[in-house]
Amino acid sequence: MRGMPFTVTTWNINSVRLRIDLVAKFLKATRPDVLCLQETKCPDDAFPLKRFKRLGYEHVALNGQKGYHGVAVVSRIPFDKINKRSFCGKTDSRHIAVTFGEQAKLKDPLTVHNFYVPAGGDEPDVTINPKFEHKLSFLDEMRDCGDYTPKKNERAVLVGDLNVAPLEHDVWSHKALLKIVSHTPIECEKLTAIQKTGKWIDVARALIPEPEKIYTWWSYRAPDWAAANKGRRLDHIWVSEALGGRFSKFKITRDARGWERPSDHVPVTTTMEL
DNA sequence: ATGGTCGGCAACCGA
Repeated sequence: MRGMPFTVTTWNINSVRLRIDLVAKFLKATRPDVLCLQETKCPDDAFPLKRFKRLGYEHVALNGQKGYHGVAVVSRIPFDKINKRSFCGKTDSRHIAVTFGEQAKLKDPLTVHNFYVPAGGDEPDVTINPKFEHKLSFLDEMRDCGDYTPKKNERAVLVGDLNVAPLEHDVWSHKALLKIVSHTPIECEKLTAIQKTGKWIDVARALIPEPEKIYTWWSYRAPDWAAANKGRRLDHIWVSEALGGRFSKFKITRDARGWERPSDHVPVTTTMEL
């Protein structure tokens, strides 16, 4: 049972306008069908649409805002529907989804959800840090709202900067990071709960099981990120049960962290057969 | 144990 190959990339770009040349470099080399961006930091009317069109990505779905956050889906394949959701009663631009169906000549539709989960500040204590409280509430809402619990036989992909490195070998030192936001037990549990509720398959760990270390982010603050290699796996690609066994390749473009004026996150890509 | 660097946008906030 083999259909068309479908490649999707997630990348926290940390300003799409500043790094549009890096995006172009990546797209020319990798040619994913769909690129999901986070932290575009770009109002929709300032998004570099023409550049993406010239690169062959003519179909774009935007949920941007001025200065902060912002997500986008750019695609070579036309989609039928766009959906955006707000969380925790805030206007933050942290989610957008597109559904591929008739226009993509897909008999069975496929929805791609693109998320930018709040980072959560520095202090992992909800009583003194409202940003951490926001992050935990956001994760609870993802679990409970039902929109990210695929139905039986529903084909869905959930990607993004989820800002949580849930497993022991998703960080350079489990012990050193237990009290560091992104790897505290409560966050890891909440992320795992979303995964479990939706029966999502974590593509990275399905193909590269622990104890192999996997990182997608390296801090700007390290003097030599590559030598220190104190990374974390914050960027994820999940697929619904209906797509289980249909994905094959998984790649982290680690080189991108060493490009000129890089994002602190690198592209994460998977290919599946639809 | 601490401070370290980015980007947006024009003083700090968010990461």
